[in-house]
Amino acid sequence: MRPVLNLPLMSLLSSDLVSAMTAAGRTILFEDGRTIHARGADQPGLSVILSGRVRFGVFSEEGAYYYTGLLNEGHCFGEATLFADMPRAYHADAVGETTVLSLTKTAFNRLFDDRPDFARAFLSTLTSRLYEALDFADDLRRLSLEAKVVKQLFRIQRVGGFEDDSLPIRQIDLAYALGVSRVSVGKALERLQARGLIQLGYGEIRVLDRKRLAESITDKTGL
Amino acid sequence: MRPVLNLPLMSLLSSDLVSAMTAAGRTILFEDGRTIHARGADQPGLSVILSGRVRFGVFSEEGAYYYTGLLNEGHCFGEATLFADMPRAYHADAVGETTVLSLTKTAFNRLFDDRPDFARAFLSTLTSRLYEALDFADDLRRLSLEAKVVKQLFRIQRVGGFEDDSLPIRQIDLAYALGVSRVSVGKALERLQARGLIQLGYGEIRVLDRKRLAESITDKTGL
DNA sequence: CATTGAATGCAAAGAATTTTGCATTTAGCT
DNA sequence: AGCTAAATGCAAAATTCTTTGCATTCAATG
Repeated sequence: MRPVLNLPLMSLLSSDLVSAMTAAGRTILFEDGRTIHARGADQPGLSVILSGRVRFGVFSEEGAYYYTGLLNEGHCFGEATLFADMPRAYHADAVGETTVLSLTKTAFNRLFDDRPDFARAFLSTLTSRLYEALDFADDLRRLSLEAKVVKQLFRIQRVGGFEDDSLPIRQIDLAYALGVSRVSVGKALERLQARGLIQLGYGEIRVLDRKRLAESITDKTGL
Repeated sequence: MRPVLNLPLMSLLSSDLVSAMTAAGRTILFEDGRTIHARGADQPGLSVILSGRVRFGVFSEEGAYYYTGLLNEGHCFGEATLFADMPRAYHADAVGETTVLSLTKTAFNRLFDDRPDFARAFLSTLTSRLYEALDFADDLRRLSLEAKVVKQLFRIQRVGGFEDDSLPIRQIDLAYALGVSRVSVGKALERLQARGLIQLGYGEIRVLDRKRLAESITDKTGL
């Protein structure tokens, strides 16, 4: 089992580096629910969440919106726009009052070249992201549906930075994130609920027994 | 659709940087099939393929060996051992005569700090890797089995650097890489063969009509 | 507090995938 | 050339997942 890393960029920066970075960019405040950027936007640069949370998603062809991820403060996004001429890959909007620091490509490059410690931190974040992505792909391939659901719940809790055990997520978003149908996710969640591990709500899933929930998947993978 | 990148580290380095890197590490020649490192090995550092190819895989609990990936010359591996205290995640062995340059953690760090152009190149490679991984996860979730198989064939061709259209791969490895059963992969391959797109062999798959093969999946995803 | 759209619960038919066991083919080896 | 282990082909049952349609529950809004 790969060790799970979660290294927000900001957590790796010294305080003077944080100041330098903040000074080099532009800080924007977004009200709850406001769009930060649309999918496909030509907006090269690095974005850093100074406070609040950012939710990512896509619109289906029918216009329905699916959330695919949530990042907590300290995390950065938009790395790919820096090196390839790529547009923003996801629609992003603010969850709660959120401040986002935007570094232009040039500002980022200057910081990257001048400050090896910044470069190092950025690299660590990227590596941790890469191995999380590989880990996720592994899960998609190897785990049972039930185990996938459980790990996704933990992932949301971890990366979203939720302290309490109530996760604001719809079953349909879980389904979309895992590439399965809503019905299947619902059934898996029901089974977990029947075992007293979670409690289902309306747009909400509550983790009742974190420990036993974690154990339930090590059992599965051990098979 | 995300643009597909494939940026081997070496392809991004100027020639003097290549020399500097080569001088900073230790070059080792591996005969065909020799083990470069085992999974779980505590071997921190960056490995760069100077010539030949490296195949990655894992042993199942029953002792069977599954190949999960193949890297061509110019690519690097082992990045995660640099920033987290992680062991080597995969078993790696040489395909053909292969020379691998090994940089210790310290040697890498020195190079990284002294040469911003090296840092930049390394970053680009990592980013391209990250987005390939995300793209792969997307494929696993959204595509039909047949489309998954086709894209995996292209992936192998691209990252493995195969010029001709004969890919040395077993159906069981395809199955393992995609997280499905060998039987299902076999059926999907048969359907593709029936349409004249590929030709199946023993431990080999030959791409007959690259263009139509590519079209066959854009049809599927367009649905 | 009634209305309404969204989210979830539920059930059954159909489709896709896995599992299992075995036959056949292939490449390497003696 | 014959032998052997590995890879592939094949088929049927069992399982899982999806699709579809609708009922129910929930929360926000006026």
